[in-house]
Amino acid sequence: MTKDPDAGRCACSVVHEGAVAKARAAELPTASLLAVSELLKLLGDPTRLRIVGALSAAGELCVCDLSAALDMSQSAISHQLAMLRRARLVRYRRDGKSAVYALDDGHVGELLAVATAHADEGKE
Amino acid sequence: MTKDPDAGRCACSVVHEGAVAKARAAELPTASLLAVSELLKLLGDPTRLRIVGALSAAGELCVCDLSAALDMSQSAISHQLAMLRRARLVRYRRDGKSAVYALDDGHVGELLAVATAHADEGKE
DNA sequence: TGAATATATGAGCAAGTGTTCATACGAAAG
DNA sequence: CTTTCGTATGAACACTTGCTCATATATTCA
Repeated sequence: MTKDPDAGRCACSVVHEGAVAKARAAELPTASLLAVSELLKLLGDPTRLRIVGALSAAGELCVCDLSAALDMSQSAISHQLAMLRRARLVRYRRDGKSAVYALDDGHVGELLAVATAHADEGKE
Repeated sequence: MTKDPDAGRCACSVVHEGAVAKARAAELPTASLLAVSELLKLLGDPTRLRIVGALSAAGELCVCDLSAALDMSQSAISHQLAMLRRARLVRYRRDGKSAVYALDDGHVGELLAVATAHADEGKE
């Protein structure tokens, strides 16, 4: 036993046990926690947020459209779209040579609306 | 002119101009965009998400409580709390030797609820 | 005052992230 | 078939991030 499992944990003795128990009981299962945090992390990047916003406003856009609208390289857009696709936040469909993307459902827009309202409001 | 400003942008010619114009018009101002993405990024980390969840469930917790509830080092918790504090997502108050933290307002809980609903629902 | 406790914070490091560059893939046109 | 266009993707890179460790600050108690 070279490692103390409580190393650095909490050397204090005045823990509010009731509150801690309540917090522990309310914890999300790990899988849900990771799912939520990954969703928020994906939206917590300016480029991906702009992509989602553009799709929300325009409905459908091909990679080329997004590249033009955001003034970013096709490669950068495509990489980010791949992440959003893997997380099922966007869906896509091929139209000839183009790949046309759209938001997968309304939840993303709703989340965006709540977050924007918070950011616009509380902070001056 | 050693640099082409359109380098890598979009070599295609079939841009859907109407849709692109719509996307451009709907874009958030840069400051708002960054504020929203930073908010979401802060919540897009498992540790900070657990902290926010614990505070949401227990109301108020000191650093020591959080360290015990999440089974993480005091230093790690304190660092993350500093970030949440700078973003005004939590407020704190000193109570003797303890620093008692709580969520700053209801928006965070609301955001968390929407995100959790999305993550729990659509994806199996 | 001095010791002990609870928290804050700077430095350092391993791991992760977003972009560019080069290139491969897929569909349509010649 | 080959070429061209739109898109996808792997590698490499600078930059960021979340942790640990050590230490500083602040508050209470002897």
